[in-house]
Amino acid sequence: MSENRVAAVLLDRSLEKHLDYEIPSEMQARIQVGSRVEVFVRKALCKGTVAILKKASTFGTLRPLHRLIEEHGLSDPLWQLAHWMSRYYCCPLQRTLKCLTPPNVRREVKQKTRLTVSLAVTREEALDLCRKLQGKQSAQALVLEKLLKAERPPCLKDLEVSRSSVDTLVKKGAVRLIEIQENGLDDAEFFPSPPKILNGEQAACLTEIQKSLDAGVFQTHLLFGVTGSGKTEVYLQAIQHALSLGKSALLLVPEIALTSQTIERFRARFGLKLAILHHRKSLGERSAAWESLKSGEVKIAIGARSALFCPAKNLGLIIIDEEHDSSYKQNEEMPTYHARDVAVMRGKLEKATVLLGSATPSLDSYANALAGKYRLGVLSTRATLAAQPTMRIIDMKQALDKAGGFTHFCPELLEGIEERTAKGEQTLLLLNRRGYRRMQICSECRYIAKCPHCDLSLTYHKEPNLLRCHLCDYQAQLLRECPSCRGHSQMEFRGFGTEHVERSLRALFPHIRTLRMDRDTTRKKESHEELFKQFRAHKADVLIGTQMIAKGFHFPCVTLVGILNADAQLQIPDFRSAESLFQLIAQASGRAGRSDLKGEVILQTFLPHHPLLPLAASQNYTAFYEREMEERKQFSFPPFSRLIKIVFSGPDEKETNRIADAFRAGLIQSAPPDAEILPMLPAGHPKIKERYRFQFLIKTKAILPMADRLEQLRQKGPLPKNIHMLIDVDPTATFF
DNA sequence: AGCACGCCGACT
DNA sequence: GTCGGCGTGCTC
Repeated sequence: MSENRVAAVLLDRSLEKHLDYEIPSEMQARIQVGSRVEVFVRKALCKGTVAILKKASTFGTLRPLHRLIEEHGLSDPLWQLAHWMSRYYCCPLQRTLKCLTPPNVRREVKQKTRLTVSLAVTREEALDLCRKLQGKQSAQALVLEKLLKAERPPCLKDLEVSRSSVDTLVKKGAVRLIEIQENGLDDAEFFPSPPKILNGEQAACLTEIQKSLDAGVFQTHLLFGVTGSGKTEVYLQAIQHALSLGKSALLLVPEIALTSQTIERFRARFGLKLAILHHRKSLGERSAAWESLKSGEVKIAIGARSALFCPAKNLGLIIIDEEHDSSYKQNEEMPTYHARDVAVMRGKLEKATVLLGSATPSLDSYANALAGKYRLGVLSTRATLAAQPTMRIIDMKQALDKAGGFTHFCPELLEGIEERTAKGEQTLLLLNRRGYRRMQICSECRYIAKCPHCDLSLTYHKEPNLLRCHLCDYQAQLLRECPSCRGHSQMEFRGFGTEHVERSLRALFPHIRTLRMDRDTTRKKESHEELFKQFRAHKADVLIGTQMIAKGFHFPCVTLVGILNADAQLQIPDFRSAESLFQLIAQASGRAGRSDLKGEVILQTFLPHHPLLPLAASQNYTAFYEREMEERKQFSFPPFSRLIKIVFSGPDEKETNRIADAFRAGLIQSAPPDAEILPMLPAGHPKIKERYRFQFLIKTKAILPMADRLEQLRQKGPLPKNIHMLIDVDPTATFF
């Protein structure tokens, strides 16, 4: 067999084409597709991934590969996954690869090391020296003292002395500095928890999962379990089973749920054998975790969306917790992948078992389960025996009439809050808008204070007393008079946010302690977890926040949840808005009354007769599913069709629109006959950061043929430099 | 993405 | 005559 002398390399820079390089004979045997290499591009060195091996190049003289960084850069299944994603999500392979090769891999960061200090002499000699140093060189004496006391060599940092005194001792030959590689796994304390006894339903689900793990064939399971039904215990035992077969397991959780509380549960079962793939961690820690999975040293990985691409060795099980969660979808950047769907594909390529879990499965997944594509497992009873909370739908129009003016809270809710607080129980209040007031508007001419860079009204934030744009963070002073009609009229406020709710509640009940949680109060790294901890520790009676407080966390003392504007979701013109409202209410009900305390959910709405509300309130998933599927079928929305959203953006409105129209026209020419190309519209946010946005939807039977057409069209006519096109396959939001 | 190349205007 | 602005195009 003649050898491949040429490697086509995809660079880590934004160059979509691959470049050919000659393979030096000493690398010949080791280079393969997926290998990581370093090459010269003009004068500079650049890293990249080998995409193709071939005998010859059409290019003239080739430069040799400079260095082989890693023979097995991407495993075969991951390499195939990249190809599939590239095709399905219409994203150049080079860009897709970037997504699979995170910065910790691309940058070859030095693994974090820890310097530990240990004695280089016997204890007696050390003690002797210590006495001699006492007095004049007391810092050195202190170091020796601490070392003599320590059970094992402490970290340099933990000694809390200046580095120089340790250095002097090193020179004297009294102590040694030893570099220890940090493995990226926290060595936090944990309290072991043995496997729990499963109830009948849990055991039945686990048996099915174990069967597919044993068989070692690809199979997807949908675990439909109401909140509190013990899905996590099934995950834990499924992982245990995978480990017992020598396979590794990967657990994805929604971004917001990746907290120490979640991690502790897994650590309590599996000890320190976990790789936590956290975006917040340093590159060094992340690459250590990555390496430990690749070598097979660690067999369990936990992380958010991007952890899906971790190089777990001999992957047997992929779990997607809360599979309906929107944080699994990458929206703003290509590839616009959905981690749940890519997980299913990865499972197929790895011959692994995929487990999707949710209390409110996405319609798509449930439909797949009913169609037999996924195996359905149901957990219908709350393992904790807590009763389903009662739900009340309150007509806010009536409540406002009764109150004789504006209020955030219906009387039932106010009464509820007071009562719970008196009993030492807690309340959650949800409102999906942050800030104090939504906009400033002229009472006379209706002029609205808008962001100069975006097409959006400015939100008034009381905290720094500023107007702020929620799209680009532009800030401005409050308007004292209308700039349009010159002070003849007053500026008024419209709409309310979480800040206002908190103030109103404090005004009504000065004795009730409140906490607020939204993007504004969780700007800092750990503030998120910090606030949750405070609320759990009962430092407040009421937690006010946006969606984020409904997800994931459980607070044992919460017995009342108020959704202040339950129909807010329904006002967004999106085919998925009913689904997300149903999910929100389910999540909220899951927060209420988990232990032995009975919970209550109050839904405030201006649309009390909306047919969806009673369905959501009774948490009748099946009825909701059937109703919603009927609607989707009628308008041919997913899962009865597939969607692709194409968004164009550029600095000039007319030019962007023109280019977008031209692309759409070209697509109509060449689209498969079953595809329906919907009209061009300004995007839900028509202008963001000085860029105008236009979009249209494609409805099609199957993604791949359409994706292939799009790719051809894109290669035919490149867009002007300043106009961007984003292809969003299976968009979760069609309006924004 | 970088980086060279080139074309134009402003200044020593 | 030369420095530097940035728009354009190429990298094996």
